[in-house]
Amino acid sequence: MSPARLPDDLESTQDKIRSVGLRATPARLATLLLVQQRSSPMTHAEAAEALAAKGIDKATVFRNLNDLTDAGLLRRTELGDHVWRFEATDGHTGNEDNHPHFICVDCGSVTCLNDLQLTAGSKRESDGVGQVTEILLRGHCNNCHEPSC
Amino acid sequence: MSPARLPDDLESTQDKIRSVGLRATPARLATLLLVQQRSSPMTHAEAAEALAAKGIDKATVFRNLNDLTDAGLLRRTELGDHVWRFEATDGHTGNEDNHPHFICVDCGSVTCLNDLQLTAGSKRESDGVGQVTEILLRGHCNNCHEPSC
DNA sequence: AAGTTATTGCAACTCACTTGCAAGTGGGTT
DNA sequence: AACCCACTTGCAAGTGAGTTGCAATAACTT
Repeated sequence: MSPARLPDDLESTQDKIRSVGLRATPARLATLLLVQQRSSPMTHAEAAEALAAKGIDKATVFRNLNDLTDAGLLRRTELGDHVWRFEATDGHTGNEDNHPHFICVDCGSVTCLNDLQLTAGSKRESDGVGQVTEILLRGHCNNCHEPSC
Repeated sequence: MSPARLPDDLESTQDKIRSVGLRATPARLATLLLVQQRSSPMTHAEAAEALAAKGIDKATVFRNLNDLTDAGLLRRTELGDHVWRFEATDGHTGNEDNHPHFICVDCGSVTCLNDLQLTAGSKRESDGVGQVTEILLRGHCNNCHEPSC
């Protein structure tokens, strides 16, 4: 009856997991719910730490993150600091498709930039060198950037 | 007089190292020469293996690669496979004149995109999260991209 | 040539995962 | 409702890339 469109809804999340051929175990469910609730990609370590409170082993978290990625429910990205980050591929974390990210070189925080685009001329220039699959901005986030410096 | 533009010339390479305030040791010289001779970025491991034949320790190679990067003679890039790759920077550091780069995740080649810009709205969005210091595009360059795929 | 200080080699270490394996469990089947 | 078994999990040990501490060594300065 209820369409249950909320992507972080418990039942719909269970369904998502099962729909890709995986078992909806508590560990898996908690992992996917956690990532879905985040507005920006989270690292292995962050997820493992958060889920350790529920008694879930870090190896399990890592395996589930990878399984869910392979199944297409998560996307794994590398923002240049040698740490994998995971974000839900559908739902309210952002666009369905790949979107640009901003990573703060000071604190490592990541922000999704859903509406960011290149100018038409820039698109043409980038198309000239190849097919762009990912856009990444690096800099100092507002929390880390000191105006006095 | 002589422009000495050959980037892999031994003496000019020594000079380059000294000009950035580092000592031109055999290990450092061999490391920079090696990377300069390569047409595509090489990994820590590749450099360490190649230089092990000269009796240079891998920790030394890693340190020199990082020192040369910090000094601006090399550029360090991340293709998405959790391995740093190093490439000679024909002079420009990439940090000082911060123009965008396109990096091919297949071959590792880096292209400078001098005229690339964000739309006004996108600039506003990115300014909202912080001060952008670097723009990086990743994708498949025209040499690596297979149209048939 | 001597002195100072950067650099090196070695080994041990960290960090970010990954893997082997025995015990446990989800969920289709009976 | 119970059963079964392949999928999962927890634990611990392993891997691979890169880093660090430290004593010995060697570049460059004077």
